[in-house]
Amino acid sequence: MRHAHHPATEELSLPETMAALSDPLRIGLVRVLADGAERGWGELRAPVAKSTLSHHLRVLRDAGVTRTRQEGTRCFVTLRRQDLDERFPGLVEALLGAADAEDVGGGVHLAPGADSTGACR
Amino acid sequence: MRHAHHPATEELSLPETMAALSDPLRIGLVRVLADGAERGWGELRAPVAKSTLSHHLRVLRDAGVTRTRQEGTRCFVTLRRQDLDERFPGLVEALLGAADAEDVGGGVHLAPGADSTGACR
DNA sequence: TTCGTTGTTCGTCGAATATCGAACAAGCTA
DNA sequence: TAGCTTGTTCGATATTCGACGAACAACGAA
Repeated sequence: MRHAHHPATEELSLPETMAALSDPLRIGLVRVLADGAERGWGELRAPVAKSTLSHHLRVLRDAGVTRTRQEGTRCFVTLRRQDLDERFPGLVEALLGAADAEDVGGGVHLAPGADSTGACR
Repeated sequence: MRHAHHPATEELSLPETMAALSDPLRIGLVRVLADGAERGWGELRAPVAKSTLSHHLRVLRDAGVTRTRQEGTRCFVTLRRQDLDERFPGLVEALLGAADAEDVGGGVHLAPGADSTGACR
C-alpha cells in the first residue's frame, strides 16, 4: 500500500502497453473503466483471488494504462484515457470496440449497486 | 517447412493478437510489411538468429497477423491487413502510427536493394 | 488498544516466452 | 548423386507470467 509508481505520459512504451492490454482479465478491467469514472477496488468483481487482481491492476498501472489514487485504506482507479490517446491515438478506441464486440474479459463486472454517478461508498 | 496453419478471420482472438503485437521485433516486422507488399523471408533483416526470426514469424502467423505462402524452398509473407481491419477496426492503424512515431522495432529492415516493386529475387 | 477492512507483498508453482546453436528437411542446381 | 540454399524444428537455458494462499502493513472504527 505504498506509493505507487506512475509513468509519465511521455514514458509510455508501446510494447509494454500492448502487453498490458493482451490479457483478457485486464481488457475486462479497462472496459469497466472505459466510461471514465473513477472506481474503488471494492467495486471491481473479477473471478480471481484478490492477490491476482492486485497483480493485474499493478501491471496496468506500471504500464501507464490506469492511475491509482489512495484515500485512507481504500484505492481508486481511473483509466488514463487522455494520456493514452495523446501517445497512441486511436489505440484505446480500437481496443474497446473490438473487446465489446466479442465480450473479451466479460468476467469482470462492477459490484451490484455501483453506478457511474460516483457511488464509491 | 510443412503446411502452416492460418486462423480464419473469424477465429482471430483479440488477446492473442495484442500479445503478438507486444514485442518490439514483431512490431518492427509488421511495420516493414505495412505497405502491403509481399516480402520474401530473405529480405527481412533483424538482429536475431534465424531460428529466433522464424519463431517470431510463426507467432505472428499463428495469431493471424500475417499470412505465409511457400514457393519452392522460399517463403513469402504478407500482412493480413484487411482481415485485421475487419475484425479489429482501427487497431493496426493505431499501432502503426504509434510505432512509427517512436520507431519501435527499428532494428528490423529490408535487405538493401529490396523495394516494394516486387523484387523477390 | 484491539479489531476489522483493504490492498500489497512474498513464496511458490506450472506454463509460457525468448533466445541461441545444432540438426534436420525440402527443394533447387551443378 | 552431391551439394547449396532456405526455413523449420529440436534441445537447452534463462526469464517472465499468471495464479494462489498466506503473511503483512496501513488505516479507520469500536
